[in-house]
Amino acid sequence: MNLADLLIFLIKAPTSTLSCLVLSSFVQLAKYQTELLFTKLMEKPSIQHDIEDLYLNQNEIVIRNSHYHPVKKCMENKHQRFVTNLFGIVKTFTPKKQSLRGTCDWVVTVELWDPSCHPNAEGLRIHLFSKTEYDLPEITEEGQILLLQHITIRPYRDSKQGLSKTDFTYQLWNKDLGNSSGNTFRLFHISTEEVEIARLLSICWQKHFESQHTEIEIRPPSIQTSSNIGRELDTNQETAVVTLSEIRPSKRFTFYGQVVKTWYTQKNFTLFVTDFSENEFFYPVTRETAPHMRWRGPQGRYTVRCILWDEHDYYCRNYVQEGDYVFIKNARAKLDRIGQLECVMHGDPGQKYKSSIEKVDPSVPELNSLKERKRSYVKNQEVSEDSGNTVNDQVNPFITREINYPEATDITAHVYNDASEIAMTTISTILHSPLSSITTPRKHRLRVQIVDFWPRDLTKFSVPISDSDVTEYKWMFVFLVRDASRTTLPVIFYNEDAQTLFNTSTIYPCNLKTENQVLLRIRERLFLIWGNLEERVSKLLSKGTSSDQIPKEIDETPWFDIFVTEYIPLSNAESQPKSFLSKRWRAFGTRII
DNA sequence: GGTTACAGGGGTTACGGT
Repeated sequence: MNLADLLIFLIKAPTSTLSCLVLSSFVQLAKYQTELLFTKLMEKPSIQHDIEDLYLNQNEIVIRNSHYHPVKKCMENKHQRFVTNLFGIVKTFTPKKQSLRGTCDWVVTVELWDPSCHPNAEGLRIHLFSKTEYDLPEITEEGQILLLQHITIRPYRDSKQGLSKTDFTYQLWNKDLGNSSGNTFRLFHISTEEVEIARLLSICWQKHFESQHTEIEIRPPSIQTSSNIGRELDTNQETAVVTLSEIRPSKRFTFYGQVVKTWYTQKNFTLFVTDFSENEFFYPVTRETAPHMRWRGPQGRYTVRCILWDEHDYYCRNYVQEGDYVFIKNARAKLDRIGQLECVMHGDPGQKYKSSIEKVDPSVPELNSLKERKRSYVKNQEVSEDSGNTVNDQVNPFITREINYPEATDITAHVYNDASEIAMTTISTILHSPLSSITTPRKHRLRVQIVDFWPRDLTKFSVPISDSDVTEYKWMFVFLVRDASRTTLPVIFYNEDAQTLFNTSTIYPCNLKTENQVLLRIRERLFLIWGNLEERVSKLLSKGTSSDQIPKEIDETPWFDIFVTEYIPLSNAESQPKSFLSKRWRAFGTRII
């Protein structure tokens, strides 16, 4: 990245009807339900809780001899296909339209929710087909209550779907419980029982989706940064972090892992990921099963193949290498054609599945258990050396490679960092974070050396800002810093950032071409954090070394910690497409002493 | 009984090492 460009940017700088109906149905239920549940329901003081319990705990709900399956039971039912009735609430829907192919029926698709579902979880998607549009329910808004009779439940992709039978019937209520259905042969004739259940469902819906309390509960997860990934207590199955030993086909999983092998094609990118836990569904890579494979571990059922498409492909192809640790969210686990478990990450621009991959620092505490299993694995390999293979032969070198930060005792620059709990990270990690993770500014701590600076002329570190009468000077310069990940980052010092760095009133922004004493003090000050960098760079430039060929590996340059804020400039973020190049880093809270 | 509608959406066999 061109330092001058950066500076320019900166300048722009539950039962049936409850009451008496409830009681009569309770008696019915008690005939075949457990005594425990009956007691529990009767103890509930709130009628709303009763219907929630009913939906949550019963396999079927019986209303006037019609059997209704709770949505969750439909999703979990092991039968390949069955026909049922459903009574729930429209969570989302697509307006009715005529199919373009097949028998060109009219169709309306609804996502049906009921109290058996977690508010965050998806409902059951049901397609209602009919020869004419007038025989389909007039669904106009989310939250309408829908009763459906004669719906086939069958597997679809990783879940289940509902398809209307040709003789399906329905009843539809508005949110205010007014009846919204027209006159059609499909209308299911209701009585007071169904009306009462509809009322209770409506109360549940309001409680979960329309009250202020649950807006907090159902809001989407906040954007995660590298420092808070996976740390929050998460009871939602969809985003719970698991070990790879726990993953099973036909579900989505979130996990940490280490990349032990990559493979690319024109169409996709594949990661082979392990967290050193064993999974019986994984392919057992060993010398016996794969005698010719140049596979150096881990040996056995420890590694899952993750096939990445679209944005996941793009990100990993460019930024993830063998040996890196990754945090993989909501990967879809499935069996491949020969029955081995694999994960697939398809593009998800609408973020429906909230799937993502992000590199993580090797030092984050979330990796501790993985590393413990890794130590144990390596130890076991040492014990079984009788096969004649050496440990090095059996253990993938990428598994053992880690980034070693210079110890705090290696810090040689005279610098003080303002007291602040900011996690240490590497430049490589922050440069390779997906853009989506920095829609809000992030703060990082880096352990670095300064390897270059701009402008090269120190007298230009302070620049005049022309106002009408008065000429005011401001600090404006950039350090190129480098860390243990062998990556460089331009860090901007603007105005008070620089004043904080100099940490003395005897250095102030002014015309440094004339204020020689101030310039001298700057040189003395900077010597404390970059040694003789200016002298060395000047010498190289005078010898004709081109500006972009200044060596970036200078052992004697001091090490120190620096705080940076990572952000996307507002003007840039709003007016132009975001790209990795639109990120900026500004120093703060770092003082020379 | 399950094309229409879903979408998305797509890749070979434990190597190949691009």
